[in-house]
Amino acid sequence: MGATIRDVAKRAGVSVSTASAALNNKPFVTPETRARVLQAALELNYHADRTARSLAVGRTHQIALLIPASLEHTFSASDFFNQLVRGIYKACGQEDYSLVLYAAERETDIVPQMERWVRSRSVDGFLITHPTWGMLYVDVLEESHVPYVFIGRPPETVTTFAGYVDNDNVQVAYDATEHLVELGHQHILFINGPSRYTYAHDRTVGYRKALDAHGLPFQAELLVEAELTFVDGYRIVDRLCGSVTFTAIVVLNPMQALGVVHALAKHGCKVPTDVAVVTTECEMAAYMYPPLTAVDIRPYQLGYEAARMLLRCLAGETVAPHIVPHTFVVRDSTSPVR
Amino acid sequence: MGATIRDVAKRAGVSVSTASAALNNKPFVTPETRARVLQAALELNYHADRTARSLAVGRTHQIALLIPASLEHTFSASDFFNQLVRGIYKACGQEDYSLVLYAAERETDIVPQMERWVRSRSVDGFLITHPTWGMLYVDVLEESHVPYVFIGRPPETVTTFAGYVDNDNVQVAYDATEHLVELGHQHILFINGPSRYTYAHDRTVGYRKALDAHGLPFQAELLVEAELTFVDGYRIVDRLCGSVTFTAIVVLNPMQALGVVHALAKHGCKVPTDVAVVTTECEMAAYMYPPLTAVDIRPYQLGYEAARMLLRCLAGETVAPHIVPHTFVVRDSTSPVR
DNA sequence: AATTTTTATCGAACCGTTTCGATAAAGTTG
DNA sequence: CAACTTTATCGAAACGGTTCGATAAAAATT
Repeated sequence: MGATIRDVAKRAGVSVSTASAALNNKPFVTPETRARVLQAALELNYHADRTARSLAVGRTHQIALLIPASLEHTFSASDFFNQLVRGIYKACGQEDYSLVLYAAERETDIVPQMERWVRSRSVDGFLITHPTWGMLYVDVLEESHVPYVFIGRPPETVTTFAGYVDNDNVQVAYDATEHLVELGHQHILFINGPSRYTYAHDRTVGYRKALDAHGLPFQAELLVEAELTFVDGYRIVDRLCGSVTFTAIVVLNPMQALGVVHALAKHGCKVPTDVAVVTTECEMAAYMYPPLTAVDIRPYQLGYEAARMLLRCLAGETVAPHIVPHTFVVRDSTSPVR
Repeated sequence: MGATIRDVAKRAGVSVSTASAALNNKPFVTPETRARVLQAALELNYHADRTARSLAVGRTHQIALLIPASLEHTFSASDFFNQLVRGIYKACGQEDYSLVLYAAERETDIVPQMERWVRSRSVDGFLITHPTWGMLYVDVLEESHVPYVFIGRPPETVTTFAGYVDNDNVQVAYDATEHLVELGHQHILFINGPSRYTYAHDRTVGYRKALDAHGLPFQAELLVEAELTFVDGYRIVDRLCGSVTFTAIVVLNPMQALGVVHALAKHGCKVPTDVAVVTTECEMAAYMYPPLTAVDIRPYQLGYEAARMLLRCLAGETVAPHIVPHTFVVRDSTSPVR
């Protein structure tokens, strides 16, 4: 069925090793020979068997995208993940790498699975999304010298990674909060992501820093933690409406934001006249009613940079953490406090 | 670094072939020998090199998930894709297959890419989401005898596939429409997906069939086509409000539905009192305000069944198209016409 | 007891590449 | 022109598994 390099060599009238050299643009091949080999390859519709090449060179040219938490929530987290994967895919395509999806339903399953993946040498490196505080599997990676790059700052307990890509999440939360403070809001509800993610920690810092900077008191009941789902955003607001007072909400996840907006509607709160809302950028933010003020954390860029970083590692370069700058888009969901 | 099967064989005091037989649960290996080999493998932390095994057996144990259209929209299409991938991933995991992501930004890029993927034998089979009407790459697949399964009914021009998985989309649209008709609605706006997808065709059929069955006239201006985005759902309703009359909307995509709901809010139309809405099921449908009546097309199941079908193909079994049944969830967004 | 069958193990070949040392031809130098 | 260097090509040995035919030991049959 498929032609092998032997067939190509025979047809071109050269040895297998010369054919290989010609096909891989190695030096010391005469232009005529190279042309003959390429011609033969074309005629036979030859494509090198990826598996055989991998075995020979010891590289699979595949990287894994690891989603430690169950696929469910991470994927659901609005189009963040979608954009992220697009960026990763783009970078991989540029260097002819392919992307394999690795996930584990439960956190405890990861270590043995990781062991298998790594020892069986099925991928050259790992891209790890949303590192959480209890990552036991990094030991496995470290021990086997497989490069890995985090998407999201890893916790301080992990120091052995090749690099990571993230936003400056302190600043992200700071900017969002400050924007509202400057509009005169004094009671700002901050709906954070789950504390198992490092960015939730950083954003808390940013939120408090912004309040401090403007001499506003921190109210513990205005800082809540929620899963990155429509449901959780909805429930928080549904529960808090009436019981605590706030005139603005920072909710840095589109799905949560959607839930928030719907819960506000249910309670008859108008955005932005009753409550101002700022969220993270996504396709629909501009088209919601009202259009939402958002901070764009550039997920495509995050993915792209992370993949490029990993590929640079694989090429033997050393890398340093990379911070993707965020931008702020003011729309109609934030207005001065009444 | 990594232990090879030779190391295991040596430590267990057997030949390489015996070690292989023992590790792969082949017959004619004494329990003691097997135990010794397994013990040695454990001690050396041996895991078979995936590449080497692939080369030897001629199978990569990887399947590709192909997203022919640009990643952008398909991924964005609400959590359908998320659920789909979870189902696929589950089925793959059960048989130790891994999943590699294949996409092409532009449709025209696919054929040459497909040629490379297929001839280089990097995956054992393909899962193809959302087949559209102009799929040139199936010829490549067919020619090389690589099995492929569609998610979504392929167009009639394609007859050579191993199998496909889909809903009964005629019935999906029929049920949604009939539900509204039975509530007394006579002017039902049907927001369809892009006509390049076969399901859009099927749903049109179902919509018209339901109208016919209840003696209602078909109004061309009430059947519109839109991309599967928040924006498109929003724009359609924003444009049509006022110019044409309708008291109900069937919009079988959550993102579009979200846009629809927001456009209705903008125009001061209350759901369901002014306009009834039915959509496809997703996490947030139940929590929207009001909670949306939805048809559950079971994306997880679609993915799971599709992957299982492909794996059965790879095992040499013959397969037949599989229809995943949908269910109907009545909530608050549909009420009798005023 | 001699013959056949079954069972367990082994060595060698193979999968399709790349890589490396050897070699011959061509080019350069003294 | 002899001696060395460079250039182009080749054959064989990896890479790390699986598979298959051969073989010896054990069990069953005559």
